[in-house]
Amino acid sequence: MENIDIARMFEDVAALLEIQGANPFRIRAYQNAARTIESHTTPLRKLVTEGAKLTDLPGVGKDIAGYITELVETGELGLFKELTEKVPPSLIELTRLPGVGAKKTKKLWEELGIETIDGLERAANAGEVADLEGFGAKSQQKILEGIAAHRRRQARFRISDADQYVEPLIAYMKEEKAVERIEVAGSYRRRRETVGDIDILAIASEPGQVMQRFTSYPDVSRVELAGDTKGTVVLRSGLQVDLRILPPQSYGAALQYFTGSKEHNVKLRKRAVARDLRVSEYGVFLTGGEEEAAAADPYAGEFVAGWEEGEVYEAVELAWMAPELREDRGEIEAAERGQLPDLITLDDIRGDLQMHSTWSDGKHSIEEMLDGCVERGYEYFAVTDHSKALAMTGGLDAAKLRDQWVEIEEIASRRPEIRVLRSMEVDILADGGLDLEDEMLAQLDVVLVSVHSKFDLPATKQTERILKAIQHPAVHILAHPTGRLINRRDPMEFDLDEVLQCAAECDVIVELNAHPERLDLRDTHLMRARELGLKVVISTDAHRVADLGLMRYGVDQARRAWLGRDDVVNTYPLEKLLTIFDK
DNA sequence: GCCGTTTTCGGCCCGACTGTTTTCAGTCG
Repeated sequence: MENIDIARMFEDVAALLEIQGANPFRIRAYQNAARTIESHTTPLRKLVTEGAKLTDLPGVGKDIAGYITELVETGELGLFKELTEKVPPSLIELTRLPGVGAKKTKKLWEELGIETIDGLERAANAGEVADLEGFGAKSQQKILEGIAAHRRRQARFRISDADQYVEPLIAYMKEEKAVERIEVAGSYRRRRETVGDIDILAIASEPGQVMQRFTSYPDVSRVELAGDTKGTVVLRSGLQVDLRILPPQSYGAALQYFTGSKEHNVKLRKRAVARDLRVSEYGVFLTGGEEEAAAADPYAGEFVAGWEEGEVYEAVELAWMAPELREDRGEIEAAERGQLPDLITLDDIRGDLQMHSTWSDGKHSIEEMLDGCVERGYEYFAVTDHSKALAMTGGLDAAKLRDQWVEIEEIASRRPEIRVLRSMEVDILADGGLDLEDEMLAQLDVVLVSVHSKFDLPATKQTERILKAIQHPAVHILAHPTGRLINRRDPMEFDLDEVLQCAAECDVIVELNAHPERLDLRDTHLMRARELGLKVVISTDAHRVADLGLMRYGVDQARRAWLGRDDVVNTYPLEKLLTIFDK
């Protein structure tokens, strides 16, 4: 029972309560708890075993703490069973269809006996939905479209894929003269590893022209809505894009508002309320306790701030903070204490410690990779071709590795402007052994180990396997520790926390693999690693020169994990780096 | 259901758009 499973269970409980028309604040309590749990860095099952006080977690009180314990100890939740005796659990999925919430789900179920998406589709096709009070022909059509979209919906878009859609769209929008400023907000600006949709914010004196331009974008497959200030389109790729248009004095407030996260904003607004302020996308206003006025006029009250984002934070007595931090993981409290982290930036990176060459499955030679690293201003890089167990990649055995060292020696003698580190991405074998002789390992400047096979071992075996590997005295770095591929392969089942603790004891560095398909470790894992005092290396795992540019995705992820320069070893100058590898 | 530099009770963030509405509910972010 991982944190994510516990969080899902509470989300489902919230959905079931909502369908039953329970107290909205009770519903929110479960949603809040789910959120806390999902992003908590320590596995709750450990806290339960250790008898820690779960009620110390924000949003977790006596009841929910009890439910967590029950879930961890029995794997089940009595409350969920009780709820599903009254409401079929398949209705939860219905509430997740666009345009269908709890109320409509309830109505569909009670009036038409609909319990599943298939059942809803049949009823809609038969025209039964349109006859229901509160529904109509358009709702029915929307539901059918929603079902179709739900079926073909791919998972969320990887951030690197979103980049490919967003950059040309923004360039296109900027050609419209009425656009005074334009910015992408939302999870894209927070640089999450995946995004569900894209939130764009534009400042314009002539909103109509801007909306017109937006909905006419050639890559738009359909326009979902197009009002005066708010529009939604779906691109051919299926990526949804929202546009909000606001006046100039609201630019900062709107950027703050639409960057989110939602949870961060909720907390910010509570702070505002405590100061008799109202924060909305239009600005920060002095309320004077007249809430009704605001409902009629979003500009009611004295305008205090809004032109720039920093003003909004200033109005609630906080320092501006990087979007990557805005997940309500303690950043507001840190800002309160004046202790916001000094985040790593791309400019801090001095080298790249995982890449492949034509010696194994890379597309470019060592020297071509060297040129790419020099171009990026690096001081050093490691050549980390695969070991022999990965036959399909042309992995190297001891003899070939020696040959490679000869080539490295020769290149290094001609190219003193950068240090080439002798390395290898050594496979962790099924029994936890390493795929290279000790005598060879000892001669490498830096040793990476990683799992590339038998991802489906039972969790305890998998954990033992990795623990054994990182306890080998020659090992410096555990590469892509969980093995996940975003949207393609789940992380391996093993006890990551135990591995991290062991790595801390053995002075093993954990990798943040910057490849946007991996981003492994993920942000919450990295936060945990930092708590344990571990060092991190951000590496691109480049297989061609262009891949060296993926470093930015790793840095984004590191920033989301609150990492600073000191936490990341490839920000260190060469000398300092080498002392770490000399263990 | 959670929470507390006013509080153990009474609050809990704010606004836009759509569709089916004759004045607003539901949904979404």
